[in-house]
Amino acid sequence: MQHNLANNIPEYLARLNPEQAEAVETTDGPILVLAGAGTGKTRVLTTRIAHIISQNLAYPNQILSVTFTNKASREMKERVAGMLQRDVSGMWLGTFHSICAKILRRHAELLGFEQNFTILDADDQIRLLKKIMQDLKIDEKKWSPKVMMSIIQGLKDKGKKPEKVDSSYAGHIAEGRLAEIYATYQKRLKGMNSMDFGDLIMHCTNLFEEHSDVLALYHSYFKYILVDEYQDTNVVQYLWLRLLAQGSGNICCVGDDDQSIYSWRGAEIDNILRFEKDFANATIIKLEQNYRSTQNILSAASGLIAKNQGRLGKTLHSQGDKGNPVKVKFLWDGDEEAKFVAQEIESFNQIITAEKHKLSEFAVLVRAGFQTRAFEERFLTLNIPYKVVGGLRFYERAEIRDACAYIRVLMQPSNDLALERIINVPKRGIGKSSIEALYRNAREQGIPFYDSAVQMVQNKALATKARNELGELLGNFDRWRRMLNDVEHAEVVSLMLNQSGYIQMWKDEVQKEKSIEAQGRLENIDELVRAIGEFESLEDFLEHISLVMENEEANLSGEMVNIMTLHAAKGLEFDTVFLPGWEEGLFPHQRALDESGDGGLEEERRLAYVGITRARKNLFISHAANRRVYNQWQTSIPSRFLKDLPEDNVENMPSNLSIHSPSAQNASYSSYGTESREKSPLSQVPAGNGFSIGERVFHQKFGYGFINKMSGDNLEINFQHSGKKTLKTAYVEKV
DNA sequence: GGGTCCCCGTTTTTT
DNA sequence: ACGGGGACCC
Repeated sequence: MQHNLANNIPEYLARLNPEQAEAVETTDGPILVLAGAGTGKTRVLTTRIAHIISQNLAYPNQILSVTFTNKASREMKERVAGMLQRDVSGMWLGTFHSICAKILRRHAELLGFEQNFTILDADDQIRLLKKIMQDLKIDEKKWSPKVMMSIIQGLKDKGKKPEKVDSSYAGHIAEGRLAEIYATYQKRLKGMNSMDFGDLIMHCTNLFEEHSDVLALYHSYFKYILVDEYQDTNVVQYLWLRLLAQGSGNICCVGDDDQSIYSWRGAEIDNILRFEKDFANATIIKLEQNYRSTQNILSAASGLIAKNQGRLGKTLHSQGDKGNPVKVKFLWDGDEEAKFVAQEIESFNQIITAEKHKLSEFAVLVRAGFQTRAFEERFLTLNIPYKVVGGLRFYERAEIRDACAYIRVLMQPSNDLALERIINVPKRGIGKSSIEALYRNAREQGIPFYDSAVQMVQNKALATKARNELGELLGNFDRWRRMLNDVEHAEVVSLMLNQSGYIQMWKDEVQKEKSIEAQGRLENIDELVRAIGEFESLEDFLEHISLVMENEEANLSGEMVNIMTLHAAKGLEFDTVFLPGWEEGLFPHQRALDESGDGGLEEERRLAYVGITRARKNLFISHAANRRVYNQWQTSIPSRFLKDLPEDNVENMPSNLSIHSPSAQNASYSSYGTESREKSPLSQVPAGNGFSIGERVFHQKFGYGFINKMSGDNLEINFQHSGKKTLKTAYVEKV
């Protein structure tokens, strides 16, 4: 970018505000940058890296830069490379997990692992733990493997190895056998040469603690350490960072205590609150100049978050207009709420014509996943393109996990879980009893599941059908493995999935008319094979999917309204944001209150703060009087967070729920509570009555339109998306 | 090994 | 209400 690196005031610094510049130029010692929403956090981080490199303070490979998500690290890499116009691939830039994995592979033998250890995903973890609990005869009803797994995960997040599990804490869990279960789980993982995600950080921290020479090596590597989203770090990540920072002492953490919303998965807000105590002589810099939102939106956010006790405290300033007030709307129920949001989106593009409002600049941010349904239905009826961001990720889909399991068995035959997953997929007549026998044999001989299978086929120790089928499968795997020597690896995968009968299994599903999903699954598999072709080798590919694989198809970005959870929205911004469901019990969520008390309430409030600060120009907050929860109607009261919003920045929109004259469709809703209600308000409009030419109306299928002609109870309507139709008045509602 | 019935859980989610 | 998973039976 700048042409003269020797220049004392490089161009990139001139483009920062004083606080940002200070955060970039304070290169030495511990520094905490408290970066409020929209204050240019990423710009500071990337500029800081560029500064360090361009001032020759360090080579790229002497910088460690840690993020939480692959997306964040990818973006940072791109931006730094763009700023410097030079190769920065030598930088240690990645997620906590990928960097720990990289370090662990170099020193695996010191911890009793092999260099090519595999990384278990959440599903495999639970399956393994479940098996262990069965072996140990733990009552699965009382102590579900899922719950036990999250307890173990919690211990790992704190850096606690099994031998450090405090018996006073563990005493009441699983009949006092938590430490035993945990220890067995760790032993089994090591036996499989596997680690789970929590292990990556914990083992790496242990490596540093137990091998001072290794730690010294990394001290000599890392002159500068940068950490993004510091408020999201957990205890073991903090310990890991502290060990590394003992080297140069140059650690820069960027974060926002007000956006800490992940305590439930181990994030420790205390890390950021305590920074000054943890790192002596720390510099603290607050970034409070917001470049994103209008003053009304910022004031609303500031007023709300000020109600929290546990915070470092900062106030965002806008340099822009006051903007529109935050609009609050009260509605009858969730469907009405969806209707309201859709209507607002449509009117933005119809009534206001001066400015083009891109659909991708609208976002609906919900507290819980089930809320998306009402919006999807409404957008579908109105033909408003939308996408639900962050649904099932690509690699979590059954067919992708199956295909990956095949590849794992091919490459890592000792991966017991992978073989177990696909041994009878498609159905080969190798059922529960055969699998149990194979496991028993494996355990007795102390050999992997795969070797046990080879042995039992040879010994003719299984039922004939199972033996023949298993023999064929194992023979096939041998053949596919040999094929790798002279056939392109993606091609081998394709052949394997075909010859194993896996592809045929889904094709059969397509035939059976269960096809809607099956066809998609086949397409996903094609996509996977294509993606595999882009990797150097299958080893590379497996490492990638363990650590990084994301939903590639999310790239098909078009002009669509975004629907997502508040959590998924962190870090994003939109012109217009809708925050529905601000009702007690839903937001703040009852479970957060029940499980975490005041702390839980404060985290919910931070979540509200995150939601509000996503909006650049327009913010709509809504709440409904009635909501269906587990298919039961509940009346709800407005969220306490609404009262936290400063009155001056808020406008209450007129509500047709006022005391008198409920609108036509609300009339039939007069009975509250549990009674089943009309699915749609179709029949609630009096026939042949009350319509007039030019009136805007709504139809369940065709959406919004205007009345062209009327005769009797027939209406000719010009629909916005579906053209002219003639319909009976009974099927049309007023809007 | 596969079909059927019952019971549980149903906030947020990255790696 | 509803889906997934386990128990139970053939």
